[in-house]
Amino acid sequence: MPSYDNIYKVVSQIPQGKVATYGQVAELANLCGKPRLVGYALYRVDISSDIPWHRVVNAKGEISYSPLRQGGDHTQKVLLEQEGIEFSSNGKINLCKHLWQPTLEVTY
DNA sequence: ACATTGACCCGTT
DNA sequence: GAACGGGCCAATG
Repeated sequence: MPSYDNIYKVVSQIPQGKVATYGQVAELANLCGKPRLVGYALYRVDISSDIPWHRVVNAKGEISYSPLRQGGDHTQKVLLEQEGIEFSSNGKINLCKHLWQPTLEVTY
């Protein structure tokens, strides 16, 4: 059971214009309580894959920036804005509006 | 095989 | 409300 594969699937299932938290993805990926694996998976997979990693944010609804990430700074923010996601004054996402509500299907 | 790290989350101080 | 520490698993050197 490749756990990482689940993460990829879950993230890929995130609809456009919505965002999911690491904890959310972790639960859907069968990694409840282990959000680190999610972050690690995305760290290893990075944008080279077809995974909308930019739709995955931390529990605070903020984007996880990284100095090692695609050499950009607000790249993820721009992508999310293009998806129709609005940001708060503090650069956070309106989780109440854009938080992805996972359906019952998890496509294993 | 051991030690270190990594895009996190939660509880307590 | 902010800061600190603990915990989990996997990949890398």
